[in-house]
Amino acid sequence: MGHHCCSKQKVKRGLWSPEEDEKLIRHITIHGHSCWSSVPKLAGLQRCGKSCRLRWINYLRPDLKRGCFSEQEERTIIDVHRILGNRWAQIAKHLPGRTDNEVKNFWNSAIKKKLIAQGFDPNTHNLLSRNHHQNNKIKSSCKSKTSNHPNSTSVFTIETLSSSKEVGVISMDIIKASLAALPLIASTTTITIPHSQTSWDPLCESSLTSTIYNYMNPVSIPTTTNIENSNLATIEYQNQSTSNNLLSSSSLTPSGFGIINENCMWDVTDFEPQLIRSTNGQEEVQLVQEEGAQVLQLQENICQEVYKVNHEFNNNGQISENVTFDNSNFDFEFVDSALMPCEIFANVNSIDQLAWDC
DNA sequence: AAGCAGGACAACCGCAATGGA
DNA sequence: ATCCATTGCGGTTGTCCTGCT
Repeated sequence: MGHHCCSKQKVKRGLWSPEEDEKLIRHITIHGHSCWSSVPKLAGLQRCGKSCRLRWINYLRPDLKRGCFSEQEERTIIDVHRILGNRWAQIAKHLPGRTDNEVKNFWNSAIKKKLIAQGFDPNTHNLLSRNHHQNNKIKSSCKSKTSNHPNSTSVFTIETLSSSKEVGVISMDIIKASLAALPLIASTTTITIPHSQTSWDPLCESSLTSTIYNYMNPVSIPTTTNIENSNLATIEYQNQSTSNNLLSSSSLTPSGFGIINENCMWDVTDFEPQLIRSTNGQEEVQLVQEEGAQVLQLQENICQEVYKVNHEFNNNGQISENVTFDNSNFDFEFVDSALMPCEIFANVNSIDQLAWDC
């Protein structure tokens, strides 16, 4: 029995012989493959069109990169898989010369096992368990979490128009490594958000939640948010154990893009924000830790960044001048696809809108 | 040397999407 | 609007190779 598409034909199955390869290459080189179903007949092959197509795409195409995956490619696969899941064709688009089949096989045979060995669930990229990662080898690799941006190989890079320098990088490797080494956060903390803060302040509770999640950090508790001017918001984080020492801060443009401090990592637990009361013109939000909750998704955070871009865009009618998409490595298709399953941004239509409406 | 297990990778299968009639 | 051929994709299976007993 052949495929449903070629059940009437006598088709050969199984591995391709060098002669068959040669026939297919010769045919496609001369005539192309405008219609795969007619290729076998024209090329003199006892195969179905589907099989010819697969053989060409996965093996015979001249632009294929053969050989082992590089470390960079591996990191890219992990980064993109973290966002897109098993969308192999999409992942392969980020790896020139690699096919979806090749990426899929590499994932199943190598990366999956490596992630499990490091204590990560290969499907969700979450830590399998706190005990697991604390007792695992990943512990030693955590030393590398202090490595700075130049060494990062993340697929997420953003450039500014003025400096044309990379200013924003999210590295999943660093996030994962850092998560493994982070201590438990206190069960409750608060974040105050002034009423007057309107340039990037979310308009509704769900957006408020997004903001809080965005800057949640198990080591550095966000204690205050300041709007220094219309173009820059600063969020300060305070160490839970040494409450007087300011650990870090992240600067963000109202668009949401900016330097993402690598000390600022997301917690491995969920926090349920509750709007407590209004006092002295301030909203006080209490974050309550949920027992056994799941790790926050990077996807969600990216969506939140995108939301802020969109939000700012909608408010001002144009995108912030110090952010350019034309000069950036920012992959709109990629983020757009990441955005799709995220339901928390009622106001976000598509990243395409952000790119082309201006 | 033979048998077996596991890994790597090529190929297949079935379903969904797409586009033309 | 519907049907059908074709293409694209992801999951699964089959085959070959290698290392171990």
